[in-house]
Amino acid sequence: MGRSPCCEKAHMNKGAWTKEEDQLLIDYIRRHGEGCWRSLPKSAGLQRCGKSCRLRWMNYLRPDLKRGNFTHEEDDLIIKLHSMFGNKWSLIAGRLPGRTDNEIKNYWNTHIKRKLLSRGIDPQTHRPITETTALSKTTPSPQIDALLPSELDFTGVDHQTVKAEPLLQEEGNYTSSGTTSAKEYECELNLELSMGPTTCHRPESNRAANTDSAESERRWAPGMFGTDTGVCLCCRVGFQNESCRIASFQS
DNA sequence: AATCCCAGCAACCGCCATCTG
DNA sequence: ACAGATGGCGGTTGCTGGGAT
Repeated sequence: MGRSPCCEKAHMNKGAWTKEEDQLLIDYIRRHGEGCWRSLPKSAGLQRCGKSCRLRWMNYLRPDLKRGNFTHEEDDLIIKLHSMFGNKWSLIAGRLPGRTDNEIKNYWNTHIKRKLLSRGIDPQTHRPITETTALSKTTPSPQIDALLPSELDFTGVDHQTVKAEPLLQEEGNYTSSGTTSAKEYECELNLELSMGPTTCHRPESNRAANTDSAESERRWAPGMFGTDTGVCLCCRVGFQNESCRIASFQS
């Protein structure tokens, strides 16, 4: 049985949002907070699908969004996180304050992919392109080694940790969905992270601005990394970058 | 000046996960 | 336990603006 559409398609606006629609959405969320996206359009006087409203808010209108170019630090962090999580854009976005999954996904597809390819690195496997075609079973990837932080401790195992862990385990501890079998990397790169307490905390600004936001709670959820403190991974692995610092200072 | 091409990005679509009655 | 409703995610599409010809 197919799913019913999330809204009546008829009489719904599609395509680019107008300033008026943006304002209606902002005003409504300011007054009522993020709530039931399905009923929001009607309540806010918008002729939009609830999903469309959510997307517009999450990707464009949220006040805590950081617009503008990605920094080199963010570039590096995205590459590192992608090597760990694969195309789990929401997980990656959760570690980059002020950035959205859509934004990162677009940035990856338009900039980073090309950058890696120009360096001869397969953006999916993070291995040299020649190596991905003639793959050795036992040779660890120097690229991965270089990309991953030395602070990471791969020896410990915490089976209740990372949200993506089932994926990691499923794919032989290697998440990229490249052309080569991920299973072949089994035992080469144990990404089951075991990390200690952090000195970096969820930004207060994030807490304050999104008190009602399930999204925020999800992204900074206690226990996400196996501890009681919600933590930005980039901080935990020792790459606290400019964006993290900015977010912290804004508190 | 007109046209073409392409990169960048916002938005859509369909599927999956989770929640709720 | 189950089915339907809803939220969320990732892949893809298509519009737009800028540069090249």
